[in-house]
Amino acid sequence: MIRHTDALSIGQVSEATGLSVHALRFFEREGLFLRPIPRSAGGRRLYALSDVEWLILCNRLRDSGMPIADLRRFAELVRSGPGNEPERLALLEEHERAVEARIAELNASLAVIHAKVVTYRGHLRDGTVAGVWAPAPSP
Amino acid sequence: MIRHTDALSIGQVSEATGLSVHALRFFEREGLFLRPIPRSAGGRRLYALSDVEWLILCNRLRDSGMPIADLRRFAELVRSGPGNEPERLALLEEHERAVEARIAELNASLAVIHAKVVTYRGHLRDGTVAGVWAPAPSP
DNA sequence: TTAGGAACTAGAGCGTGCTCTAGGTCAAGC
DNA sequence: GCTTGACCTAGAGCACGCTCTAGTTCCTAA
Repeated sequence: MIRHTDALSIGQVSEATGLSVHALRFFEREGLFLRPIPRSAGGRRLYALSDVEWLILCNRLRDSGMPIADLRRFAELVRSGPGNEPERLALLEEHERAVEARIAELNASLAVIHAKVVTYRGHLRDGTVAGVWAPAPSP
Repeated sequence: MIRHTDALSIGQVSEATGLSVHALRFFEREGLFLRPIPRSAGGRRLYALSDVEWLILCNRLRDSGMPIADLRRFAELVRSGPGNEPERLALLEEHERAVEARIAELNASLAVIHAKVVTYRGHLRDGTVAGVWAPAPSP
């Protein structure tokens, strides 16, 4: 249970985002946060809810295939303050196009795979072998 | 230009499939072919058109995220001849579901990304800053 | 015959993105 | 005080899927 003090431990953030504590420390080393994460007197990370929100967006971008390097670039842009919104937009638009292209590619592959599935189903229903792979003899 | 002798060199197969010659040798080491690729007197690989067709399917499966290990399993099933079609079908169906899930995930991410893009566009049109990330101060 | 490119093998290396280890420190409950 | 578990750093290690190297051989064409 996350209390409303706005200061979350790494374990709580791990729970909230699905990222491992290792990954969170790794992300920090890689400069993916929008600010230096403050520490408690004892040296422990104190995350805010805004950090979690950012991580959730990061997750979306990562899960959709954005490389760490681009994520870092985006974080740098946001960190350096207002004025570079066109660059941020360009980065997002480029990623958007990449994701759309990836979806199109997957749909094309899916069609091929589905055709194979249908062929196998037909073969199994009818007992025929048309269209399925058979082992080729080695000459 | 591929002549109709049915015996293709590794370079020709590389051209035809988009896989590098390194990748083709790697695939062979990994047992992804349906047969042992025969060799010329001088020890060079002699591919048939059916190998290329198989590679094109492999490409589809790989590109859509099937790991090499599953591809090898599928190749093993085909190699071991008729009788295991239900297993092949199961493997394909499982991959089909995985691809569908991946597409759904990407579509969800795309929606989030697109919302961000729209927000930034609005911001840039109007000169407002609502909804875009601003650098957070370190406490 | 000889040059040059294409192919051969075995094995090392690499980029990405974490994940884990070692060797501690910190903090809360008993 | 002491135990326990979460947390700390720095750095090594890993899984995947190729990619490249070194050193050699093959083959075609001039």
